[in-house]
Amino acid sequence: MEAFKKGPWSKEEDAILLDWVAVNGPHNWSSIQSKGRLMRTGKSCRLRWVNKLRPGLKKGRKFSPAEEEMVVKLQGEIGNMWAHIAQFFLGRTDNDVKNLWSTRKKRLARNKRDLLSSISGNETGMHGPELVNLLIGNPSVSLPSFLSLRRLQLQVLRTRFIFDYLHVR
DNA sequence: AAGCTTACCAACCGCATCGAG
DNA sequence: ACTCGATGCGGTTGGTAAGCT
Repeated sequence: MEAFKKGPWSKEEDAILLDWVAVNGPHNWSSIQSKGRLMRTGKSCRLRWVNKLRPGLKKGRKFSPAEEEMVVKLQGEIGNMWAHIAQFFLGRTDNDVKNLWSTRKKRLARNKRDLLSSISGNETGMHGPELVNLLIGNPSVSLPSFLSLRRLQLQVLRTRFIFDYLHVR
């Protein structure tokens, strides 16, 4: 039983794969290995072709803000069906869309965390769950003074606006 | 300049589905 | 009807480039 190669693809391997597809078309991936052309699994060959070697792929990688907005919209409508979402973007793969989404998710989680920690030291002395209750509209708390209340209200409004803007739920 | 953090990307894994035999 | 290999997809991980302190 021979071991399959894993990890990054070399230029030579790419050339072999391109050559194979030029002759045989983009299918029968497993026979590339079985005929001794590449020591890669069929899955690995297919993935390499779909994500990197396929003609028409966008080389200038990054998604534009408009594209990102579109991904968010589509994800909201059809869920994590990345392959379907990718069909709306010429030259993008499901992997591209998936990567965009997970990066965005991490970014939003971080923003949310930063925001909560930045408001935890406010002048009312409230923090943690108490303050979160207030932010989500459950002020079962006694406020120190009118002035603090006004300032806090403004802070809450600002925070809610930022949360909405960032689509933080 | 060095070390650390974050964002981005490539590629693997596991699982589901499909079709041929 | 069942098995098994091929294929496709979503989730995840690891490497690295870029930015920041």
